[in-house]
Amino acid sequence: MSSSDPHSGVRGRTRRAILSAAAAVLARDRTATLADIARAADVGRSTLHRYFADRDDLLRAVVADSIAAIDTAISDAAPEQGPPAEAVRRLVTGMVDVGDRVLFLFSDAHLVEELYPGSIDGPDQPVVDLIRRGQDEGVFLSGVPAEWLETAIWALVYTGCEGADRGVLPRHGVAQTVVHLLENGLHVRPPATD
Amino acid sequence: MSSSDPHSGVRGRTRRAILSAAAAVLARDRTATLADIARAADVGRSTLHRYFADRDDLLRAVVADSIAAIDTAISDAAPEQGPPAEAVRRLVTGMVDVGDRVLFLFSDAHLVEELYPGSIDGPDQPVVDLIRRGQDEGVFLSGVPAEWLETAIWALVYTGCEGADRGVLPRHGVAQTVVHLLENGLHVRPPATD
DNA sequence: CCTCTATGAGACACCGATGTCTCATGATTA
DNA sequence: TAATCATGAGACATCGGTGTCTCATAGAGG
Repeated sequence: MSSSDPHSGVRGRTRRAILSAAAAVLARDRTATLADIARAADVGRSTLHRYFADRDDLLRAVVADSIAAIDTAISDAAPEQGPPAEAVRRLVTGMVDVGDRVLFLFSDAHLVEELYPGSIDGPDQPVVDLIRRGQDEGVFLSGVPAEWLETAIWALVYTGCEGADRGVLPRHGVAQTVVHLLENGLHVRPPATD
Repeated sequence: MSSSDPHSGVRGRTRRAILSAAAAVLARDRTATLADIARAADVGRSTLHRYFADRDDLLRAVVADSIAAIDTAISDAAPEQGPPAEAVRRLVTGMVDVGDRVLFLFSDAHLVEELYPGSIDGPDQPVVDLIRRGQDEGVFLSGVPAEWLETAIWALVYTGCEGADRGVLPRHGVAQTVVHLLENGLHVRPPATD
């Protein structure tokens, strides 16, 4: 059983532990040693090498794992349904929930592109579509590339997660704060209509 | 003359070339080799070692240099003068002008803290004060820590610079785009009063 | 009891980055 | 011209991370 499926049973658990520890450690220090990661995952360095041939292999796996998690969060937010403003709220909330992965993926801007060239316009296409839809409906800022607006949204999500990580922001209010700043901007004003 | 002042003449120029190249290269790859940096600065690796004893020394110098550049940009923006909204505009514009330094310093969130512990609440205190002033005057979003709002502003500036770097945003309109998104948010609405 | 599996500890060689060194070459200055 | 300075090229040893290996152990399942 467990010998046929590498993602279930003991091996699956060890594998996930390594991936999780690697994401956490690498998000905070991209030059971390494989020994560091193994220690954080509470496994021997030998074991780490049994699961991932070399450093590149591990990196690739962690990136893929994080992309998958974020992809799921995007899908769950159903960005193509309902008013764009509400969809963005669902989206941001979902992204904050997988904040660890966001922190990791965005800790190195070129990491994804190097290991997964072309995946930039892949899983996050629904987000771009959502922004475009909002722009077409006249409720979102137009005259600015949707691709960049997406980047800006993610930057705010990242900043929110990092703020919670540093204790500057209360963890439970991160999504709300980010959404508020994103929707209304820095200025005090009556809220926009949905 | 030039032998007494290490920051003027030939030595000063070489030193600045190395610092500038190091910022540019390291912003895009923090694991870059000293040989990479020397090549980008168009100097020999020996020369680099003559100016900076070891890698840590160079890192420290680049961070200090970048902090100084940003500090100057902040001072030039005179954040304590005039209406907060206009001060923020000047500030963002000034930050975009030193975008290379911003890209470098923010490429590694923990770089500054490791090399210059405690400098986080140093040169950028005027920015926090500006935000607080805006909050006190009731024109800026309150109920959110000013420290985090500052981080969010810098994240948007960073994203704008990066967008220009990738060709997603036209380089000449970066500051304006960032200011607009920052002030008005994602939603289309009548502009707020200053 | 025996076997298979997963693991940790450690030894080992390899390689690339690093830091130090010397030497030769132009450029600048006295 | 002579002396000094800044530099590049390259040799060199060192160090640490990496990848591969073996061996001993513990647990699960037959």
